[in-house]
Amino acid sequence: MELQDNAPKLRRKARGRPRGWDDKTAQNTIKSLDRAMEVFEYLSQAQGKALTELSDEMRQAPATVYRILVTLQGRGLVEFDHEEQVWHIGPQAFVIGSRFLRRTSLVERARPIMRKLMETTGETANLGIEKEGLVLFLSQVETHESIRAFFPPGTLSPMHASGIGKALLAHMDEDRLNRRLAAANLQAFTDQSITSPEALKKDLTTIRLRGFSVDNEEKTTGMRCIAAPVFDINREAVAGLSVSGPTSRVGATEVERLSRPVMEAARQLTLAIGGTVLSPQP
Amino acid sequence: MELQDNAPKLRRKARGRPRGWDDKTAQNTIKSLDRAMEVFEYLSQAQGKALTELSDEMRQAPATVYRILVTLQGRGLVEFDHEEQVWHIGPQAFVIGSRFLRRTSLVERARPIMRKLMETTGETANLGIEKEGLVLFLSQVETHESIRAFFPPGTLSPMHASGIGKALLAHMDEDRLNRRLAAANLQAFTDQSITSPEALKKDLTTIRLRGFSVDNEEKTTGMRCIAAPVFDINREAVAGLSVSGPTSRVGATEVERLSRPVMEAARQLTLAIGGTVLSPQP
DNA sequence: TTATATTTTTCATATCATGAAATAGTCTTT
DNA sequence: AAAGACTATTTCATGATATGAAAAATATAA
Repeated sequence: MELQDNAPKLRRKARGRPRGWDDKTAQNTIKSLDRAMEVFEYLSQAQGKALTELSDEMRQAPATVYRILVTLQGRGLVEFDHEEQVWHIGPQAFVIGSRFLRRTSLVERARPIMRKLMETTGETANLGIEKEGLVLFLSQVETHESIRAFFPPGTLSPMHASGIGKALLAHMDEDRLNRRLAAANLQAFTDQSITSPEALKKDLTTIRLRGFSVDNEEKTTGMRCIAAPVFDINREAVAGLSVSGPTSRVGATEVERLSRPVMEAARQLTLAIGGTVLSPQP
Repeated sequence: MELQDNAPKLRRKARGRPRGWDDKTAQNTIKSLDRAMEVFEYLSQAQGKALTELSDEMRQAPATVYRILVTLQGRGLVEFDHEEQVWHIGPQAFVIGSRFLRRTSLVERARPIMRKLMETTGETANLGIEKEGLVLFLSQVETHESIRAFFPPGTLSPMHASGIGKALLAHMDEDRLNRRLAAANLQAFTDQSITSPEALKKDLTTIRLRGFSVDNEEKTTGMRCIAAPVFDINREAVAGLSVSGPTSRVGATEVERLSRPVMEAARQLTLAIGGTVLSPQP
């Protein structure tokens, strides 16, 4: 885990909680700039296009798109390929974009999203990553209920008996998964625990298809857990978000209801860390 | 109603070598967009600034900077930190910027080669290219050791004090090298830094002859780095591969041992991108 | 050559970006 | 609590400048 948030210069004092300025009303946007950024964004996912292709597809005048590109080119944000006569994203865009990473950690980004997740579901929200074949719980926002699921941050837990763990396994590439399964022994913690590689693989397929995993009292009797994966820029599952609670509140019927907000939270966190959202498909 | 636009849009034939359009005259730039991009760029290297700090430092009207930021925020290119009331680069900038790497298959092709290089040497492997007289680090596979060399992707570094940089310089043609040396001032970062053009040229000759370069604590005291160039089809050095580690593990005697796998990895990457292998001779 | 496609430049027009200043919101001090 | 001191938004009048149409320039094709 990398937490490198070493703000040396104390900016201004942290204020309490501003209210009125919170929402940038977005009526103050600059139209021409927004259009230019639309071109920038479009080009980034449709690289190698000629000017007229771009202007056609974006329904903008060629002259306009041309000037936008030339301007961005001046700063290295886009690049013109002389051989092919087409446009690409430039190195400076990479340099600037990379500076995004030097700031906040996954945990910080997750915090507000987890808080909201806890509020909408009423259950404890958890964040975990994989570490050496185990799930490492990084952060938790606890429910107000008096019966709670509790994983102190720093807890390590086997992947096959954890909602987050299974969500991560479900998106692991075949090779790594097989090696993992060959090495690991699937310890039983309860009579619900998955102990055979075949059963686990079947569950993982289901998880991949529907987009979330369920820990059905597989680690602790009386506790259910619904988790969804968080992806990085390379579409790799790097973390998982979950809610967990006692079976008394989280019945089998609640699973469907709770899965929506969990998946939505995972989607939001994926976007917040600059990841690529993967729609639940095989 | 929208008119459908389902033309097959076959790419266009690669043209020979256009002459007249090569230089975008840069008189067609859009002023307001350029100013906005200046704010974007400035913010990226001075993150965590409040609106007025930015507008003061950039000598722009607060209202103008404000509208630029709000517009960019609308696309996630910048972000507003409500706690601190300051601005940062946003996740979408990272997403777009990262698409620069997709342009060439260099990074993709390099990835498995770098992983293997890291495993055989035990040290962090790096991939870099030249960008405007600097080395731009594109990708990294980190060692498992707890003491690591760390160049986050996106980092820029002077060429004369970098293993990859020197490997690239060593294969630059005489003219360009001389112009480069005339223009650049060879800044000293440590007492090992090469600061005279003569010394650098001599080192470059050595590098060309033996096929790899060594950064002997020239940028950072306590860090050594061994690098080799990657060539394209025209025998031009377009990238460099390196391993870097602390002097405690990478002693002067290790250099010889590590140089083999580095050169081999560079050779493999050269082949992987369809380049022409250049056997180490003048 | 001529014809066609694509990229630049020119130019007239009115859009809309701009900064000054007013207003609103927040923190600090009394 | 209220005033004072900042900072962030919004308003508004103005003209700078972004825009698209069309012409010119440059390339490809026949």
